[in-house]
Amino acid sequence: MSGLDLGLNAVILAVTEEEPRIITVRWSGGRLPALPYGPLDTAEHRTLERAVRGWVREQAGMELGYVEQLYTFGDRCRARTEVRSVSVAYLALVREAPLSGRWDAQWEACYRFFPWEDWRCEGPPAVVSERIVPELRAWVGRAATEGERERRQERVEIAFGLGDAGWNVNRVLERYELLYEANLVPEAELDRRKLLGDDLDELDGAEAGVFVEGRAMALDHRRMVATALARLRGKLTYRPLVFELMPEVFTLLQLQRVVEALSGVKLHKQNFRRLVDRNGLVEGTGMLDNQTGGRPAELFCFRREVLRERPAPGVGLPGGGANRS
Amino acid sequence: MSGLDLGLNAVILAVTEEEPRIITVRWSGGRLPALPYGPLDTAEHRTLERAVRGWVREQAGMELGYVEQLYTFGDRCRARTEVRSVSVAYLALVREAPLSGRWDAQWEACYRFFPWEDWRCEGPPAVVSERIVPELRAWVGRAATEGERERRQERVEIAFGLGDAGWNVNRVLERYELLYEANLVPEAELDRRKLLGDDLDELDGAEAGVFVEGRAMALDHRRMVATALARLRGKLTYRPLVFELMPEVFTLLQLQRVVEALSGVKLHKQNFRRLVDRNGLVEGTGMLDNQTGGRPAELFCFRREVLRERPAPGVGLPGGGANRS
DNA sequence: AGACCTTATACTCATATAGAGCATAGACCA
DNA sequence: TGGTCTATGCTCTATATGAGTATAAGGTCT
Repeated sequence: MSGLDLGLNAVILAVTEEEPRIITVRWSGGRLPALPYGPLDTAEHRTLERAVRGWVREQAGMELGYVEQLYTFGDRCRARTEVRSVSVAYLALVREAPLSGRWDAQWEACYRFFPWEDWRCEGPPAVVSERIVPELRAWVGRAATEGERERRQERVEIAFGLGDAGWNVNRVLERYELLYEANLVPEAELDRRKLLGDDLDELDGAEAGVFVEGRAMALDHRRMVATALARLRGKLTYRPLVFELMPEVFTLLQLQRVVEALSGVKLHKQNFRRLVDRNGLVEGTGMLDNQTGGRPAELFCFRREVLRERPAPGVGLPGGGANRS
Repeated sequence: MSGLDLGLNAVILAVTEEEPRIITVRWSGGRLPALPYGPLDTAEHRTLERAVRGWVREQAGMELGYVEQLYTFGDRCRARTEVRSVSVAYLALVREAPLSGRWDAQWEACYRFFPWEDWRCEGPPAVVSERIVPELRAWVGRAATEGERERRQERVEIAFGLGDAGWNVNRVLERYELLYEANLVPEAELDRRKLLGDDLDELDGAEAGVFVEGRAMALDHRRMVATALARLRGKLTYRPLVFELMPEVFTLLQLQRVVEALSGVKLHKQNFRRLVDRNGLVEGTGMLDNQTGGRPAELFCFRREVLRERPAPGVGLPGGGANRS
């Protein structure tokens, strides 16, 4: 072994003002936003999850609610030195709170990093149809062999929904990885040259390739966020995860807006209510919210018993759950 | 840091004679069957997945097909020394082949480790209704506080389908973890005492608690297999994973038997054929198999184009996909 | 007050899908 | 020739989904 470094990253996510946001920190090694990072304190923490909760508590004074392990990243290219760097990424869902503590941290809207994932304004975002699809088609065309061309073509069609299947909200990671392989995100070039974010300006030359819209992050952190978003969108339909992001009580429209924010697509209001109602996900509190701008809406809360009643309680996305990760 | 050891484990799975089987090895540290283990060779392998493929190739002369990362296990209790032991577990799907190479390895039927997961013989297996449920109810009763009792009760009902939701084939991991916490599997006791499998006999006394049927594995390897089975069952419904386990051509009944073997439940034959047919998962080859014992069956093969056509092509389980992980 | 905006909520209808079962087809065997 | 097997086609019903219409209940503006 030429050395190994094992750490933990956290994608801490909240939804405020109808936008999914994550906590980013300024990373010592570069200008690019990064994910919070902490060590695995082998002596202190009994489990990896406790380690994450521990250093988030210490560094940010923040108590995490729902936490789940996402994936372990250990590609050699993620390291900038000879030491092999392996990181276990975690997803945490919280209700947004002001950031304090010793962190130089801030909340940033998820879709600044993934503008192509936000389809809430009817139809494909411009970046998909005008930039990504043409660039990827060109990349398909650049394949060296016929077989490789075929494989690239299939991947592009599946990931960006060009076939009959249409846009699948859950394929966040596949889309990012495709852009990475096609050299359409700066991280691809930085990795290849073992550069840090500070050197990003150097890349603006023509030889470095063109990059599609969407902010880069340090190392493979954008891949981690893509993994998180994919997991979250996938689980939304069969686990009552949304409620981790909601206040105690909420109106059905508020709930819908959060689901839309996460999945990146608009939902049919009446059907959404029918679904959460019929599945017994929520129960009315009798209280009314008259800050809605129209007829006052009833305030609901999560109905915990649904867990025993239904095998897979979730909020359902268009595609009728066919939108699987 | 008091020392860290990072390794890779593989759950290598095949289905033969209608039984899911995994490769187990004799582990130096004890009598208990273990999962194949290999190091992350930091110098040689570019990615963790390549490392797994690499040492499986070297040690077993076996080329892995489908490989995916499962989970990273790093609980302190998994280590038997002061060194923190972290392992990234991978799932690999193969068509069973005779084992060669330097391994003292063998194929073992999955359900020997998880007898409660095999519901193919109509209704709950005896071990569930006669052993597990009563023991877990007792464990619920032993809770120290009312709140804890409530939580335990809810978990048991959800995991073993005692509520309205019924048996959910995907909750393999939750079930194993419950048995572990309730001290109904030997691993719980071994971990607590930092013992190896060789010391298992010592535990047969009354004080160690009773253990339900199902063979133990070394360290947390049974937990890894549970994770693998849960992931596999979950993905079956929305990814054409089964075909990784099938020969080039197969009859629809063969396909159904493999799905049943993996999910642990019987399927309705006509509906199963309708599903794979209507979803375009397979296409007929025109060839016939007349070894079926009745009318000859057409031989089918996987229809790759389905990936472009459908957002989530899979084989569907009872519960209509409500059987989500 | 009444027109008109907003959002909330109740229904309707067509279509797709899932669960269950019936019926016929085509092989082999006694 | 009849029995037994598996394969395969078809029906019927309950439920879920996608999309739209209609009504209710607040506010604001004139």
